Amino acid sequence: MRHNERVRISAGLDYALRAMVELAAAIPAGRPVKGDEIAARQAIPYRFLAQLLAELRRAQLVCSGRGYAGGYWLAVPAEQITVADIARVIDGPLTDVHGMSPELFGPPGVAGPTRELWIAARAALRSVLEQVTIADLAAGTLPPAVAALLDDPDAWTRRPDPNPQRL
Amino acid sequence: MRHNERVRISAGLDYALRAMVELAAAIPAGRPVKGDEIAARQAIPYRFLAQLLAELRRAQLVCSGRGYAGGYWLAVPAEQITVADIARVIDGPLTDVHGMSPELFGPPGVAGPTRELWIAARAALRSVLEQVTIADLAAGTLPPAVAALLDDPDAWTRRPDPNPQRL
DNA sequence: GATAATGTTGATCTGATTAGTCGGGATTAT
DNA sequence: ATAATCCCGACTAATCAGATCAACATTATC
Repeated sequence: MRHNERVRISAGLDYALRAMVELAAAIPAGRPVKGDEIAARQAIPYRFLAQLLAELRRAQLVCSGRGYAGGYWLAVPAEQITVADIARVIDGPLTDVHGMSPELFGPPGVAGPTRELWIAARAALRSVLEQVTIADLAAGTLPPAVAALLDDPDAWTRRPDPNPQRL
Repeated sequence: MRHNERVRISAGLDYALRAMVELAAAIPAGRPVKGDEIAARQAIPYRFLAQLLAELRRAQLVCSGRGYAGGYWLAVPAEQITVADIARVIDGPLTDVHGMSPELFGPPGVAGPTRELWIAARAALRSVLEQVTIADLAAGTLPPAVAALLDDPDAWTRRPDPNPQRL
């Protein structure tokens, strides 16, 4: 039972999000940016990135053009694309409890309220990921409600690992 | 790129948490509860559960006794054990970004602010998992700040899957 | 029209992780 | 003694994450 973190940002989501921020920040706005260029600027393996961008295209978040003047650009204004949108395309639903959607999860007996717990956890995560847009990220300014979470210095500290096996 | 959810509650964490709630709800309080009994009441594979409880014991969250009158009981009052405590023992740190702790994560160039995003996401999740104790769950009443998240009916609805591959 | 730059698709690969299972040993109340 | 219980480490099967590759389709420019 090692190393199975809860908020797990996969390499795919990390790459896809950073690529989208590159597109949102392209100058002039809306210019097609080559996969190559994104990969180089963000240090992402090119082939892997191309796969991710293809998924984003099928989900209508980006457009692409082939050939000499090809590249990728946003299909929708950057203000309308949230981190949650990208996460759901790349990795599926934000939350699952042991392979199930939390609503469908019915823990027996006295453990019943764990269901509400996971729904609350999902709501908390949504309150960040559905509020932050790639326009916010490209501009470097998070929405006030999200930025407020960062005011507490405690948010920036790591917790110790309580598991003696992993020390 | 299928099915790699963000808030991913592993079977192990689900089982471990439900087992802890059983211990918190044991009557009379503090009585040793047999692994067998927990497994039956919560429909958990016994051998797997025993593994999880052994990890919780090594992390000093439960105690155990062998033999005829053996079983498991909480090492600490239920009000002092949070969901985050259990999650960290079973699955490690709450958050990782692509194999890294968010503080150590340094996305290049214009994607820099994605780092603050993930720290905010972690803070949001902590605000739930570090506040809810197994005493809360056993009693069926979540702390006010967490329960407030459940007031919005939107928290209870599932979002559609935007990925046409997975439909 | 040839060419070179680009995106598209599907297949494949490797190592890790998940969710278990199993056997045998140690401990303890009756 | 003995039966009930926990303890420990090894084992496994299926899946997944994270790429990588070859071959093909499209397009702007010369």
